[in-house]
This record gives sequence, C-alpha cells and structure tokens, in this order.
Amino acid sequence: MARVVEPSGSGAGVGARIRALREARGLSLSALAAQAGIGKGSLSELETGRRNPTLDTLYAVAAPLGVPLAALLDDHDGAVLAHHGMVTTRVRVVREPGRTTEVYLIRLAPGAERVSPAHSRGVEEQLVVLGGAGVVEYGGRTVALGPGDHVRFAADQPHAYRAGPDTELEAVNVIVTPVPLG
Amino acid sequence: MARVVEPSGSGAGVGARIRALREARGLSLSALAAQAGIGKGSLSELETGRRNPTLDTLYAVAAPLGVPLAALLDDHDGAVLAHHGMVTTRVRVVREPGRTTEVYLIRLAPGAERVSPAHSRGVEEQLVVLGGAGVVEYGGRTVALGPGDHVRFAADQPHAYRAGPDTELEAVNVIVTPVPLG
DNA sequence: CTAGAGTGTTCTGTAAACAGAACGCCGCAT
DNA sequence: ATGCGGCGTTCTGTTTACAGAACACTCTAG
Repeated sequence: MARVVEPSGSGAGVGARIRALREARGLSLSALAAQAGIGKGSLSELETGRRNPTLDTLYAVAAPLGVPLAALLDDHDGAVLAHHGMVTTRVRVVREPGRTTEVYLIRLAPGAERVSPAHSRGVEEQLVVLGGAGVVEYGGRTVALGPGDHVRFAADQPHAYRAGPDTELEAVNVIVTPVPLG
Repeated sequence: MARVVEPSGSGAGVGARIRALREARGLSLSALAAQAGIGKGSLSELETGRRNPTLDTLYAVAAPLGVPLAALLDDHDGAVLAHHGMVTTRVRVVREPGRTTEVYLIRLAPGAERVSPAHSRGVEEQLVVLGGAGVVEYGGRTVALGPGDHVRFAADQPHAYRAGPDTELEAVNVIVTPVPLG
C-alpha cells in the first residue's frame, strides 16, 4: 500500500489508547509485552505510533488489557469528547455531494449538559432518545425528553441537551450539514 | 430482489465477514480492492483467512464497505448482519427495566428490500434517513423517504423498507421493545 | 472456434512488522 | 562511588504482509 508514514495516523490513536490503558493498570511496557507474548520493542513502537500493527498483535495486546479489541479503535469506541459526565461516540459519517450526515451516540450523566454554539446555516439536528430523561433547548424553547422521544430542529442557533438531575440521558444524534465538512 | 432474514453463524472470522459484506453490496473483489486502494491479491488472501492484516489494511477495507472497523471484528458490539443487498450494523442495545432499545444502521442497495413480520405488541420503530431515498410501508401506508426524514410507527404489524430503484437507502433504525428481549 | 472483458487465485520482489538483543537511563541499594 | 535491577527505546536479522503481475477460469460476442 502506498501509504504515507504518518506518526499521527490511524494507528497513533490506537497506540495512545493502549498506552493509556496499560498505565491505568499500573503495568510496565515490558510486563504487558510479556503477558501479550509479543516483543517489547514491538509494543514500544506500537504505543508510540511508529508501527502499523497486524490483527494478531492487536488481539494479543487487547487480551491482557481485558478489553475487547473494538475498544482500542478510534472509529467506534474512541472519539470521547471528555466533558465531565459526557461521552459522545461518532458512529457514522456519510458524505454526499452537497450534504454531510453524522450520527452520534450521546450519553450524558445525571445533571450533565452538552452545550453547542450555533452551527453554520442550514444545519439540522435530530435526536432520538434511547433511555433516561432530560431536556433539549433550542431557539428559546425547552422540550422535555423521555425514552423514544424524537426532536428535530435547526442547529444554526445555540442549543443544549441536559440530562435530568437524577437520570442519565442516552440518545442518537443525527446532524445534517448542507455543505460538506472540511 | 434481496430479502432479509437472519445473520449467519457468528463463528466466521474477519475475512469471512468482509467477504459477506462485499457480496451483500454486490461488489466484486477487484472493485472493492480498487476502492480500498489495496492490491486485489491482498484482499483475496485476507478474505480467505490466509493473511494477518495490518490495521491500515483493515481501515482501508472497512471504509468503502461503509461499516466501522469494529464491526468487522470478532469481539464486537457492532455485530454485522449482511445479506444480499442489505447491511445492518447493530450499534447499540440499551436494556432497561421494562424496555429494550436497539439501534441499527441500515444500508440497502438500490432496489433492495427489508421485510419484517409483525413484532410483538407495543414495539415501536423509528427511522432517521441519512442518505439516499426509498419508502417505508406499514399498516397499509407507504411513506417516501429522503435524507433527513424521520418516521415513527408501531411495529406490531408487518412492515418493510425499500431503497429506490436507483439509489441506496441508509438510515438509523431505533427499535423500542416494551418487554426485554430474550 | 477465437477474442475480449470480467472474475478470483497464485506468484514475485520489496517494504516493513516481528522477536529478541543491545543499549542508555534512572533509582536504590551497598 | 560501583554495582544491580528495573524501565523504555533503538538496533538486527528473520519473517511476512504488501502491491502488482501473471495466471486460470467463466461468460458473452462475433
């Protein structure tokens, strides 16, 4: 493959995640390499994003860390927007001529809030609540949200989602942008 | 054209899953290799399990298939159900007392159809269309679907989604079941 | 019966992922 | 100070994933 050697490419995120998980468990690089049955040189370069690991290597490293391999990838489990109490997962991005559609899974801890500034003109958001309760605010309006509820609103104005004081809020968020994203 | 029932046994490896997805989309091996920017020999051996692919290769293949890489892995949450013309990715399942909510990403090839029998009483479905066009049929009604459209209907009656004759249909599908799934 | 354009496979040389050794660095003994 | 055991990085030779070519095969056209 004629792929450029990019220190911050797709593998870099994976490497950083591995290192974070390893250190969170108080494991040394050598210890994890031994447990995984791979060379510690391999693990070193993998963590620092200087390697493009094979599937076998990834499985070998994920196992002793006790996480499914999917948790190491940045396209499904990774894109954590670390605001206190909020986890956002970008599930899918569909790029079409004249329109880009993004799907997020939003999870707000009790009392947590996600505030968005106005997006560009023509942007539209939809929300389908999966569980929990909360409110969405847009255009000066406040709408209560419960499981199964659906809202749709223009996002070219400031808006916010807030979980209830004692309940989580989990929802699918679909954002349609008329001009393709940069 | 294509009709849908159930996934295959989950014992298939990454290669088998890629092949299933590719064939579900009606792509030839050569075509997918070209779209992914990898050699077709590589893809051939990858699909038949004779290779241990690198992360770059996996990303390259997952992209044109339109699934997150995690969906190709064995240890999923993001199991992929592929059948002729249709690809369904289970993105998330939320189990709560008295209710189970499932989120799917549905992708129908032009002309493909997904037919569902009546679910149990009280089941409700929602659909947010991400791209393409098609129709949804429920309760004798036929509703046209375009990007950004949202439908919500009782699923305790037979219903069907169909892509347009010349366009794909991609959508988020949320299913709320009042009694927890087995 | 070719000829051609498709398919998926197997082959070939190159680039790189791999295991493991060698290295430099730091803390803590004595 | 001089070890010594730990750490993570860099080096070295072997293995192998890779791109692309060559291949065998199946259609369809003429």
